Amino acid sequence: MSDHAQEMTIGQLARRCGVHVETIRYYQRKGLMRVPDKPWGGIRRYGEDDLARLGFIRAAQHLGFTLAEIRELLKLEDGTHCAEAAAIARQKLEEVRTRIAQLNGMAAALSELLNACERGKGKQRCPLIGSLRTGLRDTREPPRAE
Amino acid sequence: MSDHAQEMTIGQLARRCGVHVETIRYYQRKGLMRVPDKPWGGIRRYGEDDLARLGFIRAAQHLGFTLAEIRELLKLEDGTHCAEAAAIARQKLEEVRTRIAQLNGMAAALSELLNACERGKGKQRCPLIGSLRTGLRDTREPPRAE
DNA sequence: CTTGACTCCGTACTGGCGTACGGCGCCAGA
DNA sequence: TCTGGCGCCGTACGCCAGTACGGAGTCAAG
Repeated sequence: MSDHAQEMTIGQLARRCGVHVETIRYYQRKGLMRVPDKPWGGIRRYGEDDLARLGFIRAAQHLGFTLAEIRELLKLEDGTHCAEAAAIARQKLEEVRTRIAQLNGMAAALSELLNACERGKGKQRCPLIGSLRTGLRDTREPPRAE
Repeated sequence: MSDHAQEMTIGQLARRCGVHVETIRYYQRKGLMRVPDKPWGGIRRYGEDDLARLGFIRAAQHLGFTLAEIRELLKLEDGTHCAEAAAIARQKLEEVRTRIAQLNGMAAALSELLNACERGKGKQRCPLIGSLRTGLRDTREPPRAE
């Protein structure tokens, strides 16, 4: 099982991780993956540790970390710096929550405008467009000074 | 108040909208803002309609629309195409909700991992790092075959 | 008249995450 | 031996929404 540990080419590594070759090279340029030296003639070989590292990177990306942050997390890979890792994760959680709040605001405004469009169907003036024109100030009560 | 309607320079327009001059030029290049012709010698003048258009763009941005989408919305600016505008908004709302769901997943995973780090404080192995290494499969129960 | 602020216009750069391209080397199978 | 497919390496390009820069023109005040 571990006999062919150092037997992978970059293409095989890529295929096993569902990643493009160029992506691995990009991670190498960014300092996230090591560049193994070429032992027997011209072609670099990759092992299970590289596979694991790639998995680490992909998993961290699913949590929303940027590659720069993942590089920091990888420095703590031995698992003995839990506080540092947790600090990075706490900051990321803050960012994610901030973004969620922003998006919730957008979704609320959009659905309210869509409701107004639904209610006023058939009228000549679109409430959505109208609200954009007046700068989103008045979503539900168009200021008809009458 | 409306005497100096055509009296604004691009810098004044920018200041009144809280936008950089270069941003307006960028919108012009993208076809979102018109480029007025220069009447009396070399300097283009902008009016209240340009101000309104800029406000429309900023308001739409707050709703999460991209500039390409805003260009489409601006084509419906007369307010007589409510169905088309609503269709664009519905799609955007879908996108926003999808993104919110993604981010909620991230936030949930992150806070769970942070809880695990808190619980296991003092231990030598960081659960956050450990989960990344094993590919995020096991968040709460490290598989100690004991 | 000069100075300083502003405008005009084109071009290049930012950040985040890759993708694409092109010329070369190397190696295995037919 | 030849050929096709990878691997190697550097560079450029893609998106998006701007930002920065630089030289030239113009305009108003001092």
